[in-house]
Amino acid sequence: MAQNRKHLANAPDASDDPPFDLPEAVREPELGPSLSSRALQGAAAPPYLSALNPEQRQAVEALDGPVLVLAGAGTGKTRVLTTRIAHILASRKAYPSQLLAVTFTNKAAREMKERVGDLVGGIVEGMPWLGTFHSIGVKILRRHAELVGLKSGFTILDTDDQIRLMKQVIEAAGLDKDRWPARQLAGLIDGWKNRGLTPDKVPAGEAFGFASGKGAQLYAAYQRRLKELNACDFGDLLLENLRLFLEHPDVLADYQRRFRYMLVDEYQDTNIAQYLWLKLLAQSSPNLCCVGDDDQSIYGWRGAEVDNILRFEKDFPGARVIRLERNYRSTGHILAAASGLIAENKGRLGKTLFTDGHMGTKITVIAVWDDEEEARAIGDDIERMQKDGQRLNEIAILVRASFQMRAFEDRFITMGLPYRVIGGPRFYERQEIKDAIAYLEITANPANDLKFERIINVPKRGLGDTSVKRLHELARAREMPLYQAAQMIVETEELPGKARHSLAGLVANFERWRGQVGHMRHTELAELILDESGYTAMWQADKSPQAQSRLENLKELVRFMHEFDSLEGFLEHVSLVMDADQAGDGERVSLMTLHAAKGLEFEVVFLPGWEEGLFPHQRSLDESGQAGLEEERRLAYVGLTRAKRIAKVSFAQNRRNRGLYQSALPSRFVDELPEAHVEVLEAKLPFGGAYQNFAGPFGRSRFDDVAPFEATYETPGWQRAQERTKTRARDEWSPAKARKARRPTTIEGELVAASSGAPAFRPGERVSHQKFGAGTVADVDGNKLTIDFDTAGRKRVVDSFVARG
DNA sequence: GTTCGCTCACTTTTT
DNA sequence: GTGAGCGAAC
Repeated sequence: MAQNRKHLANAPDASDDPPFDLPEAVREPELGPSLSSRALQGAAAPPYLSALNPEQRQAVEALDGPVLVLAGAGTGKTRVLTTRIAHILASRKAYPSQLLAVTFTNKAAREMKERVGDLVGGIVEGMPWLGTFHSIGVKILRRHAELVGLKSGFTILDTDDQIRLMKQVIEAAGLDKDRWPARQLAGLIDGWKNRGLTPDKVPAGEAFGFASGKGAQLYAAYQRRLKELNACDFGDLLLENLRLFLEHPDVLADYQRRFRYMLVDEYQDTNIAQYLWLKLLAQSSPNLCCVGDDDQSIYGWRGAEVDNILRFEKDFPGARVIRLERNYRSTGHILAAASGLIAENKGRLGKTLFTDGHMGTKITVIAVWDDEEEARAIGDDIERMQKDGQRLNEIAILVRASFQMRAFEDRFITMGLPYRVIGGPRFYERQEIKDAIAYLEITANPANDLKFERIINVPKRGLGDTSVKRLHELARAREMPLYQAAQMIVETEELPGKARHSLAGLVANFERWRGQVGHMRHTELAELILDESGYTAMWQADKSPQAQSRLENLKELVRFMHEFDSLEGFLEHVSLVMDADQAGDGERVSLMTLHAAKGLEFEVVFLPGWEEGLFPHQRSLDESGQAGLEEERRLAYVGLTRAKRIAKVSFAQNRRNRGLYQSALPSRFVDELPEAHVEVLEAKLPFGGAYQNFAGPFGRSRFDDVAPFEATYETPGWQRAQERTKTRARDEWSPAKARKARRPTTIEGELVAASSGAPAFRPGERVSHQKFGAGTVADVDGNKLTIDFDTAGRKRVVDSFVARG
């Protein structure tokens, strides 16, 4: 390795991007084998290669021509990608700047950068074309912006801005904005852009769905507005690239020559626009290597086209397909269960994972009464494992939909079990962060109308719709940005005195702040702006429970800005990278959606909520039929294959969904698991107080009259799940009887809880909780308290964890 | 212009 | 059951 590093360090200056339009002959890296590489050739394979298994090695060494690496879950996909990059560089096939490596997320790009860096040393700094589709798209677009009707400094709209702009477009077209919501139009346009469709290419039939056929016109109008604002939305970053390439073959040819080797991560997630983009670039010298797994394609609903990966061999004639099937992550039973399940899917390229490791324990399936009991059972399970030395960081609960998380959070809070939610609302998506960024953005770039509109009346400064409308009229008439219009309008009598005064104040503030750019540290300036604008004060005055954490977030934002050396640098980063690392310290159980879990792995994985309608989700079936079902099944596959050692599936017979308590059938996926690898568990008796709903202080519950389950639950999965419960009961099993039998336990549980000596609390009392600290009791419901915590916000907790004072 | 209260919807989510 | 968003009343 050390040898290798040295060798690479001697390569031509990595950061030296060959001038773009240099003739081919000059740019050609005339790198005869260096002394060290010749020495290496005489030796055995470089160490980075010998660490690979034969298939991985094949995937790394097949450098020329199109290659599809079908990398099953846990087969070392990232290792192959990074080693391949290292190999290309080490064998001097290309300069770092001639490698194109695309990922979907910034996180993946970052990881790849790091891992390549580990392999080859700092040379990766010279890989300017390693990034997300979008970041690379921006880079290209900024170089040739004029060719597609933009200026190089164009701004990138986030979703909020996009919706705001679309609202304006809809209203400008004289349409009722309530009847035709901007959100829906945004969805349509996004979909078209994902498919590489410009307004003129939108199929007539589809455009008809919106505003009685005006869909495509609105799309066109929206695009015009974007150009006027010198702005792009995310979809444009690729779409405009396509246009650039198609309308300017010379530009395309330059990039084709430049990118000698191309690598694509998660190819199964590419949409049509991305596919077209790759296809154009790969046209002349298709050293294109795509890595992916058709079985893990779970983003069809946002435009990903599984077909891209299924068709690879046809799209790129002569393509080699290399399968990575040796799994290094999971035990035999887990792999077999996952493989058995996914085998139900029709449209697959097909691969079978195997492991040299142990069979391990079978995956388990358990039926629980309802979502509350599910959370309770899993919570208890985790506590037990924790006692046996299982680290919480290695435990995850993967749910289909985020509303399922609440039951777990409630339960874990009550238990005092530390957890973290992954993939919740992102840092940059929070209101306070977006507002703050809007202030910073306008300071740097006053022409950003949408950002200006965002904060013109935040905090409230008496500039309502009417004033904003005036501003718009003026800006339109003079064809100038809103900000400039504001500067102008305050010199006139157009606005009522109060509004005029406060707008003048705002403009004066921005002018002063802008004067400070470059004279003051950008972090200090940010603090100054947040302060002087009254934005911080607004949240300080807010007495809602989240206000405190919003202020924390603002501080965090400023802290984060330290990593950049200028305001502009920070803003450029922010516009693309809607992604900040969640500070995740300490031992915690992870709670996330199945989608968020892709690419992660845990020792222990809980898979709750395997019920028809929830998983597979009804909506997915309704909207996409068989394809939807298969995607849901892939989601199940992704979930199972996250587990290294233990996977536990559960389903509830009743679930509180939208305020409604409804009975549910076990998911068909439960029955599709191969029996040989599954152990059906009984729900433990006594039910740990699970039936509070039935035997609270009010005796019989409304659920007592629900029809007997036997009538409804006849699937093999259900029967299997019930089998042992039946034997246990030594009597003919019936839900009613079972419930009756359990009732005393429950009552006991209630009694124990009620008589545990916990003092009754009253609303308004000051209390403290071991986990959340001090707070004020807002409401008392039996032994459950609702408390407004000073820092943690409003939570429901059990009184036994609460002390006075 | 702001605030309150009603209605509606509610899978998954990156850039 | 809950939160967001919008319209009507202050």
